[in-house]
Amino acid sequence: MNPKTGLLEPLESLSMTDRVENILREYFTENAFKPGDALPNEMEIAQKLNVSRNVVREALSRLRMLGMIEARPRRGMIMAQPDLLAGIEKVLNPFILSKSNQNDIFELRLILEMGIAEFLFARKTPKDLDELEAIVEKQKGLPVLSKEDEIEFHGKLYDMTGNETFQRFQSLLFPVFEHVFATMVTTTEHAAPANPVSHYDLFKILKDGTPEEFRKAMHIHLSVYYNTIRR
Amino acid sequence: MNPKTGLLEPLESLSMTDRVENILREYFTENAFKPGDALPNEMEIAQKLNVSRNVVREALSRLRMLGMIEARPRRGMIMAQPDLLAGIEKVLNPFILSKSNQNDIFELRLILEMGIAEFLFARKTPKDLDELEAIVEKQKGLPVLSKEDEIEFHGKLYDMTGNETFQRFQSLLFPVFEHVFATMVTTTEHAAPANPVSHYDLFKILKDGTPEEFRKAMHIHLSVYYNTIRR
DNA sequence: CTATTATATTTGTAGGACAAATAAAAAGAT
DNA sequence: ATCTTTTTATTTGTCCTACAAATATAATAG
Repeated sequence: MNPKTGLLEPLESLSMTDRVENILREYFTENAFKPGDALPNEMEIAQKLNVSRNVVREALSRLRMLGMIEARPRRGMIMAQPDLLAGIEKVLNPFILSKSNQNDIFELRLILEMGIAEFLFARKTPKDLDELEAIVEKQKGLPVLSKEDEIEFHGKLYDMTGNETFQRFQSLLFPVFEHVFATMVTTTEHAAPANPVSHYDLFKILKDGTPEEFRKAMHIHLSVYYNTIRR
Repeated sequence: MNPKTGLLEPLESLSMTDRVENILREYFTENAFKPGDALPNEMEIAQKLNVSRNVVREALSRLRMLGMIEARPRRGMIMAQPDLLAGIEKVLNPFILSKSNQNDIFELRLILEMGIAEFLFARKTPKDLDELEAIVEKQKGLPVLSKEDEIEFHGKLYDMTGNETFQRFQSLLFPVFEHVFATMVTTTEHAAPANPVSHYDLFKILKDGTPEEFRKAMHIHLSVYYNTIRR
């Protein structure tokens, strides 16, 4: 109820499980729990919050899924390092996502691909470049690149960013990306022309050029995807 | 047990809850459930899988948290549109994340910021530009920009991408980003010099320039952050 | 036909029991 | 005294039963 405007607003209707989950997450922060720290056991929590152990277990099950806690007989529960991508990993399924969400994911993957240049240049090593070179040399003679070829090259780039979360996230997005693009191709195009900027070109720029040149080239490399962008 | 090498490998030790969760997610995909479709009720699932109703509820609680299912008395459960970011939202807390994860998030936000140019140019409207202009005009006279000023400008950019998932994700990343940068600044710098590329500059390029010019300018605008990148 | 009331159904919560899997303590061997 | 093995205690994991709460559906009244 907003007294100023007189509008009726929906009452909050969180289940006990939702509320226990929220309380526990706040509790972890307020008490500065670190991975390895012992947590109160289920019965203590249930008694402190005056709810049944079942409700506590339902809430804890969620936190367990996020990797935030681990549980052992006798020892009880301990804090763990959450898995940033545990949640999204379980919903990145093109068959259950809306078209709108799928398109967002498709674009998000392009956004991420365009944004990594600085990190590639900051962190490339001679070893990395050798390995990338081996990949592009192997691909040079192929008339058309397979999905696996694409994954191999771009996957190596992701590794080279030195950002594990990025690498994993970008890889998780691929099935939805591919799915979205597959539905587009069916309706709009028959054959993909040779890419004006090849993997080899990108490799050469990464080896001897600048982040800016890399971004320019990557945009062209990805033009088949960028051409699908709706206004 | 790998018979070739004789190495012992850990046995899989999923709880029943983990297994029920996995089974349910597969079941949703295999049966092409769409938002609004009725699902089997808890007792049916428990009987079909030969587990207790509690275990089913613990698994469903997780799916509920991800927004994948909704439950009503008598009607039962229905499929819902999952919330892509429900999981990560609950763990994007700088106080429980490792330094390594925090740094990954800091960088991920920079990657995303650098990648949105094409979408801004594809989707900018005269109305958007007017609104963005109003923001930069308001900020022009300020000697130093506050956090809120930064959020206002960049937030408008995120809106302009027309990608709701991106907008929300980038916003969710901000507290960790800010936290990481705050720990860096304390140890390395005292005062931030005026930005060589202002919000106004970015606005002008967005209005009259090219995506490439925008990316170049954004990189300079973000140089205070990019200068912190470890090799 | 529409509105109201009653009923049926399923989820949400509670409490109890015991199996399973350790972690910790105790006992035994060197 | 230290190390290894066995025993015990503790907590989680799973199961069961019961009933309250909140609808969704069916029945009744106007």
